[in-house]
Amino acid sequence: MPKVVAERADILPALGEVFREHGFEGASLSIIGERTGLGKGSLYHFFPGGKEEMAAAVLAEIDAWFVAHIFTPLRAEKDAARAIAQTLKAVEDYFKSGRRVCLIGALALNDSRDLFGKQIKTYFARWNDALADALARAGRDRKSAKALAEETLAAIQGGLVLARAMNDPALFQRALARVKARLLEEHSCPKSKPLPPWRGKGCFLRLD
Amino acid sequence: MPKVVAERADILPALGEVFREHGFEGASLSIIGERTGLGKGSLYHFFPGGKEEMAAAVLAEIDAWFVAHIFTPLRAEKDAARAIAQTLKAVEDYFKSGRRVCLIGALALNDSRDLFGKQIKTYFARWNDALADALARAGRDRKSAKALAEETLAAIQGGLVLARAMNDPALFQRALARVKARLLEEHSCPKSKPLPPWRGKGCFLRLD
DNA sequence: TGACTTTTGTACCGATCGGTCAAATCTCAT
DNA sequence: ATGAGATTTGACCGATCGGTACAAAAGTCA
Repeated sequence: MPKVVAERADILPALGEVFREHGFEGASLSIIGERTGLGKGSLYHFFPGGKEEMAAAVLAEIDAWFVAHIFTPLRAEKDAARAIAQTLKAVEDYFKSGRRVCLIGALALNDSRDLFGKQIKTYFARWNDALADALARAGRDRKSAKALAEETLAAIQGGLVLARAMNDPALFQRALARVKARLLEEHSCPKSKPLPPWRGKGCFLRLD
Repeated sequence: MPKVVAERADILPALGEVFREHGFEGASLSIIGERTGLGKGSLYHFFPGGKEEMAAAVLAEIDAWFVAHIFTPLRAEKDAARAIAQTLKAVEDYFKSGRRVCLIGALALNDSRDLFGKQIKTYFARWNDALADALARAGRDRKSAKALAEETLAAIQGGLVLARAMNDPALFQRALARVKARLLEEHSCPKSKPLPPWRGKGCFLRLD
């Protein structure tokens, strides 16, 4: 099979950036063509389903990345606290320290959510579950683990929105730092006291 | 002056909903016309600047609403804790308990931010400042008040994103409840101990 | 070299885009 | 009632939209 220019997968990153910058509706084929360096012919050769298939492929790639670098480590790594810290770092890198936006979150906000509702939902659901699982392994009871995971995801998404709104990536980094502190609170706790409903007595942390 | 159908201000709410649902690019004049009940002629009579002026007017209206119902009360109300609790309730109502999205946050995410950057930025900046001010009046030191305000805004924006992504308004309400608990922590403190860097000792809350 | 497949460029499609405009309709002071 | 001005209508504009068609180009391999 002749590979003249590229695998389909090679253009997914560029495709992702276009959707991030312009949204689904705003990403016109002409912009896509110019950013990927491919003409309509090639684009429709790779993605017979058009824009929708392109976006779906991008979402699938993002999902795969998060499975490999976030969800799986969160569940597999024995030391839950270490896993949490590592994946937070991975998240910071992924979002370019606040200079890059979450495509899935952005799609969720307007009516293009209806096209990708399933993928959007499972993306966040799996993230939430994996993080809650790690928190539970770190000693938290299931209920507060769930709540803290949810709070974490919201803080990340909100941090991205605000960082972009204020044009201040540092804002996202501060949000991540706060989240990290809260997630790892237990680490300044004596191993003996097994652990708190998150608002329980004691158990404080040093920030960073 | 003939008021056949409406004041310009009368159609702003409908206009806002269209932009919320479809984003700036996705909100076509035909959709706008059909949702406002106005033809292109009327629309361009009210908004000679076209879509951009429509969106700017909507943003201005939103901003005015927040000034009147959130920012000003946060600063004016003597009892800061009461002000915080009241404005949080107002926020919950405004976002229809998570069923409505934040237009300003949504615009911030893609390239339509460039058109409204100033308004987007000052909206969040003023909210953040007003909340931090109230927190300071409630006894927090300036630094932690700033941080807690920022965390609150991020939690709200993130809660809206997630609630919409998961199609679960309750998620936003939970986020608001957590935020409220954290903002009002001091209230279970003895008035004597004036108050904590947010991660300091003691000072806990009931999450009702 | 030549049959064959995959990839690419581009002309073209109907629909819709944001926006313009002249004419029709309406309101109100006179 | 009438005239001036405010408001509305809807046809129309060129540009661009997402998508299709298809032939030329580029690659593979017998």
